[in-house]
Amino acid sequence: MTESNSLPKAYEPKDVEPRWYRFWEERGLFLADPTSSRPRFAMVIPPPNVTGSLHIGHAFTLSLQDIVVRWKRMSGHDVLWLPGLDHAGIATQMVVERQLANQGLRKEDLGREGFEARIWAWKEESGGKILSQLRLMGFSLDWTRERFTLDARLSRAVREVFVSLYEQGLVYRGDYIVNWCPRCVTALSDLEVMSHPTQGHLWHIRYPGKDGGPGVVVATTRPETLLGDTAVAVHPEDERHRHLLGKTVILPVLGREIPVVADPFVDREFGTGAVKITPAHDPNDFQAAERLGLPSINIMDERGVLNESAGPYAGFERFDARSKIVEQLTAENLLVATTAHDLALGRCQRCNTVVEPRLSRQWFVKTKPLAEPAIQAVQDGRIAFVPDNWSKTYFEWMLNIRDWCISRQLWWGHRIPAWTCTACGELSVSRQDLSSCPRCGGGVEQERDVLDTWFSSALFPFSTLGWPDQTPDLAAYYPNSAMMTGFDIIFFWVARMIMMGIRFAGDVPFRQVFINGLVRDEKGDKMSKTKGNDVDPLEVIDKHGTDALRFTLAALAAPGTDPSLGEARLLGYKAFVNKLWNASRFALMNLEGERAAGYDFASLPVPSRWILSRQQEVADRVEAALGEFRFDQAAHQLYHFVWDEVCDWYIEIAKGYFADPTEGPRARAVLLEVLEASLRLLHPIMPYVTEEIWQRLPHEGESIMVAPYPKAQASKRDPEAESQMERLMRVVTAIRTIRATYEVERRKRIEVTVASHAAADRALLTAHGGLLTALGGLASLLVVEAAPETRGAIRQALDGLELVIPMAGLFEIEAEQARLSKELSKLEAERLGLQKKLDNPQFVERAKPEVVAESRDRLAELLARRAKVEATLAELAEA
RNA sequence: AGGCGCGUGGCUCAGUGGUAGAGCGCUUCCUUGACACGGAAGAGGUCGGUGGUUCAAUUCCACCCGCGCCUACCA
Repeated sequence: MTESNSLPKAYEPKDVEPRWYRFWEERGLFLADPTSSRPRFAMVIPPPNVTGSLHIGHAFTLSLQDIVVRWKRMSGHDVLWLPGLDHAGIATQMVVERQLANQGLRKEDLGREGFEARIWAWKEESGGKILSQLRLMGFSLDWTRERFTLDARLSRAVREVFVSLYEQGLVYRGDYIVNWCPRCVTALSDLEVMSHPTQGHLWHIRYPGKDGGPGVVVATTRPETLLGDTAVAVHPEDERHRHLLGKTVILPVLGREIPVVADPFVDREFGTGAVKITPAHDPNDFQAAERLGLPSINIMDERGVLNESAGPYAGFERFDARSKIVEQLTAENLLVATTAHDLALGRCQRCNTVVEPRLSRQWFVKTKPLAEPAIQAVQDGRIAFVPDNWSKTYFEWMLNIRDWCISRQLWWGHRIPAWTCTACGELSVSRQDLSSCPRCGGGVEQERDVLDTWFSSALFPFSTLGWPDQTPDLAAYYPNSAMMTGFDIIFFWVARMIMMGIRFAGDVPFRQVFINGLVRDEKGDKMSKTKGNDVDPLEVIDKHGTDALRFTLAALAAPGTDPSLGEARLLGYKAFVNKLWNASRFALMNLEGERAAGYDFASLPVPSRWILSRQQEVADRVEAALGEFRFDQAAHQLYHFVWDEVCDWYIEIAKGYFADPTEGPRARAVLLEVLEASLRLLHPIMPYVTEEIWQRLPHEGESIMVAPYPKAQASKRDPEAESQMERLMRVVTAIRTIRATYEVERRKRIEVTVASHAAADRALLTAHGGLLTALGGLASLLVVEAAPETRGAIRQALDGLELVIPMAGLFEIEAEQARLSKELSKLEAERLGLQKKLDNPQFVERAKPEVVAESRDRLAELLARRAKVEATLAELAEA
């Protein structure tokens, strides 16, 4: 009895997890070392938004990242995995605004500084929660390098990049139509607008001629915008409308006189072929107006309420104005028709409010010059997407990229470092805060706007390493080795990191981009809080443990697919954690308190050489799988090796060896070796349970975290032992099948004769008689050259062997005939297929020779078995 | 409109140019000194449809049907 007997029967994650995380962190095992001479592996975490707590999607992508990171560390790399948080401008501001609203307050009540202080307090709360969750999940992040996108160091990088871009002419300010959210009261980038297919209307409205003629009919989906119309446009070659060119029509409601102009952008097929031009509220119209020199009239304020330019409708909310205007037009007989019309309605990503295209003064990044080298980097392979098909998505967007609106009318974020002189109006963009105008010395006012939150995220791979200073970290860890994230932020984040990295840090930000799917529920539906089908990682960890969750996520991570996470799957892998635990418990119980004995591989019995050989194969496959981000394959390999091979076969066989004075110590040594290696192989996926067990086993080093990742050893490969073992397992399974079919009681031991004409087979079977006897529940085993003609016996042919089992008292002729007939028809079906193939001369000629040979062997085997079964059936018929 | 992806046993999903796999579920048996979160043995699939390429197609190609997702300034 050893101390290990104190191991509980079932694994209790809660008792072990916090202990080991503390242990790792206290010993500095997560720390990167830029002075190390080891190969580097560097990655930054996709910084979570400080808007609450982590969801299952974070748990998924970050678990995969931690698997890679732990694997690389064990494989001898100096690893940096850098943690951080994102201030998430608009999203975080919304959260806090909502909190204020619950107290009946608006941010204006606190003032800008007061509100910012309030958000900082929230940042501490949410950030703290997130950081503790990251620890709970076992992530091996270098906490000494934790960063926040709004902290001083990163803000300095943001300012440096902004000013540089401005100096290079790649940031500009101007009046353009932008996507405007009237609820958030800010401009949005194109990416922040979600388009929703919507059933809407197309209103056909008559603009009467000034000359008293019928004028022209235009079609619009937003009739309220007619208040801002400054022209009507038709296609220059449209015969239907040619007579109107140069004429003047009367704008309904307001009675303004506007010209009919020609522009080729008008689609003659759409609507009436005449389009109203509203330069201040539509991007196409804006461009047309620029071309044609038309004025623009802004009819709406920043909250979507019509302004004084809207005449009688000033003060109306935009959708109220719409319905009222439609009423008025109907009353005045100017509404010619109303038809149903499908349109893509843009809504704010954050609050779902219908976005209003609005003319306003904003800051933009000129993206084309940044995009070109970013496209090039992926084209020439300096950056690889995994799976590769995402590069197509990337190109698609990059090739059609449009300028990026980066200014936001928010209070939470990096304030734009631009100052306007109150005296001379000079605009100055500066790295240092300005207190006076560099041109005239007058007073200055800083921009009120802040930058899009993704602007700072785009710099994350280098801003976190100290850039623009040339720090040791930057030298050691830039470019990062990989970036792992979800496809939903390829454009928001990945593309922009590539553009900014190349431009400012002198190289691509990372070499590989691994794109994972989105976690769905067990039915494949998207998870959402409103639907109530979302899974809280903390609840899962509480119920099943971190390792079970991590293993499940890894096992589900097939590339290019979205994992469906369900309770059943989780329970299955929780059972696996427990299985591993109990296998270890068994090994420890038999350890006899000392380090296991050595052995000479070549002289080990077949099962021991088999399991060691298999372990090398598994090590190889797991390593290969991890190298390709095939977490699912790595997990499945290990699952089946540990459960099916180590537990179900080797441990059961080893039990028979333990009592033996010579085999016992060797079997214990082999079992320990295999188990210990399996723990190391599993550690990146299941860090806690593997550490807990590993520490109790004989081991070298302070933690499994920094123990070497197992490499396949060629000296322990033994294909012969593998095939011999497969033969033995097949015999055992055949015996068990017969026992099960005839419902032989477990305690009842049976007599089995195995016949084979091959001497090697007979030697193998004889040498492992003990094994067969134990696993098959035999009373006796007789190995012979030719099967005896025993009446009333069950016969089973397989792979050149024949089993003969006398079943006195249990044997029923009808049952046995049925069993054999079924087998016969199966054999016959397969034989027919093979025969047909081999009878086809084309196949024999053209197929690969080894395929033909295989088929012939298989056919011969089938024929032999068929003969045996037929003979037995004939015997039974006589009886 | 364009792009991407999916359609394999009851469910959720892997996979492969040449005898179809897993987890869960299901059936039968088993409380054996690691584990009932367990053990043993099973049942269950014309791999969405139609053509084509091939000696051979679930796997490659084309088209079709069904379902997702992404991108897009048609008023």
